[in-house]
Parts: sequence; C-alpha cells; structure tokens
Amino acid sequence: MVVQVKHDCKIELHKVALKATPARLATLKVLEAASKPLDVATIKSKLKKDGINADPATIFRMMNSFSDKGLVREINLQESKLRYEYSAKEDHHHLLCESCGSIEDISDCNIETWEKELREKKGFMIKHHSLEFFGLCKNCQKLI
Amino acid sequence: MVVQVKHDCKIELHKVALKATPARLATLKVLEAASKPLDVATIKSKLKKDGINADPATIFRMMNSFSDKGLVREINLQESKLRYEYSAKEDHHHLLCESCGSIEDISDCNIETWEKELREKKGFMIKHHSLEFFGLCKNCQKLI
DNA sequence: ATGGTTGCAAACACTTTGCACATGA
DNA sequence: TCATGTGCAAAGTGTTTGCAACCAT
Repeated sequence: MVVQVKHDCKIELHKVALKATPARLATLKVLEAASKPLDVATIKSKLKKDGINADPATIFRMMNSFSDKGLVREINLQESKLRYEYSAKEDHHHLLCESCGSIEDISDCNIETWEKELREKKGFMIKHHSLEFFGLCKNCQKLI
Repeated sequence: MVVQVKHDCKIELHKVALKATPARLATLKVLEAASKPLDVATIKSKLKKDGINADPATIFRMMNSFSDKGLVREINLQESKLRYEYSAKEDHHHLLCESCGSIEDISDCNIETWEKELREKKGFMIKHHSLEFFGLCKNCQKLI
C-alpha cells in the first residue's frame, strides 16, 4: 500500500480550475520541497534541473495565478523581489539573517490576539499581516 | 520666548555630517509634516509645491543617506515601492486598508517580549522587525 | 577652494503585457 | 476543438549609477 505523503498536485490544480501542465506540476513540487520561500530566479533554476526550461514570464504568471487561487503565499522579505511559498505549509513568519541570508521559519504566531484587539478598538477587519524579523543568526554573530 | 516645537533640521543635518541644502531641508520638513510614510513620487510633488524641483534620483539619494544616518525609516508596505517616514516619530506599525489605501499608525508594540524569546531560544540577534496589518478599514467594510 | 550634492541620462532588476504558437481537457 | 498556457520580445516601474556642473562650508 502506498502512503500518500505529498499532495497530489494534479488534483490540487484541478480543484482550482487550472490545467495541469508539466511546468505547473514541477513548480508545485519545487515549492513543496523548498525549505524557505523561493524567488522566481531560483524556481527557474530548480526547474531547469528537472529538465524544464520555463520562461521567467511564465513563472511570474504561474505565481500570480497560484497566489490568486491560494496555492502559494507571496512573501515579501523587504528585498527588491518577491518570494513564494507553498500554502499547504502552515502560516508562519521568518527570521532573516542579514549577514548570511539564511531564512528560518517561526511558527506559533499568537498575533491573533492583537488582531482581535484591532478589530474591537478600531473596527478594522484584518485580512492578513506580515511579520518578519531581521538581524544576525547565531553563527554570523561570531564572525563580526 | 520662542518655543521649539519642530526639530531644527539644519542642526539635525549637521549632526550627521550632511550638508544643509534647500532640497534636504524641505524634504525633512515634508516628512515631518506627513501623517503617513511617503513614497518618492509623493515627496517629489510635495517639494514642487514648496517651489523645489528635485529629481527622483536626488530624492532616492537623500532617502538613502537619511536612512543610513537614522534620520528616516524605510517602510515596506508590500507595495512595489518603498516609503519613508521621519525617524523622530516613535517606532510603530501600520494598518493598511486594501480598499481605500488609508494608512493608520499603531503604536504600543510589545513585540520585544517575542524578540527576547527568539534571542534566548535561537540565539538570533534581532536588529529590527516589520509588522504590518492588511485588511479593510471600518468605512470600507460598509461599501462591500 | 574643494568635497559633498545635484540634474540628467542611462543602466538595472524585477515584473507585466501583447501576441503568435502550442497544448491539456 | 478550443479555451488556456507558454515563449519571446518589448514595455513598465521603482531604484541606482556615472558624470559634469554646482554649491555649502
């Protein structure tokens, strides 16, 4: 019996009315396997290793439709570019080392309390938030 | 006796070893008067009203040096551009309405507790963080 | 006097778009 | 078959840079 560990990307695409093309299937696989949010250039090079030569424009288009359909999250880490992360992973935040560029996940976001407060006090309806931390990781602190 | 309400921009520039040019003085004044972080295009048009025609490149250069010297904070509100905010204002976060584009400040950030925890648990040295909320303001909720 | 500042034009990086061709359902 | 997806080239937007002229100190 085969255990279904990974999501079935074909079905996933079907659900959101997107055609299951090789580029899309491979991209979802790449994002699923990634340990941190990826930018378009990185996705492109990872796809190439899988034998798929996708144009940046195509990848941007995929990311936009995936993000519209909720398949990926757009991540803005104050760089001049966007990164994308597989949505199936639970929502979390990031810890960026400004020296080595490492990106670590932080889960356990208890910001909901805060959001509730904003709703009650200001009547603001929060749809999402961004919270990222920047600094130096344990290792890079030694090098300075 | 004259009460000193506003910062003396000339002195402020002097302190950080930047020359007090008309463009710089006017820009600091514009940022000080602003109720929300401004982008370069907006700064440019506000300067124009003050009779100063500054090139975007110049404004970007000013923002970079001001930000290096700690005179302004660079604000990234997940747009495709940066905004800048006068540093003398206490550190705070933002509440963005995705419908009308209004930007409200939120102060009272008790995230330090969290940062302390990250330092203790992961040995990560936080230098700064970004926290922004996106959603619908009270008013725009009615319109939907 | 002279080193920092500015304007202008060109270069850049990332992202979007138009269009013809290709392909999944 | 036919709407959808893709490659390629061009355009768009925000930002940076090189260089000569300019101006605060």
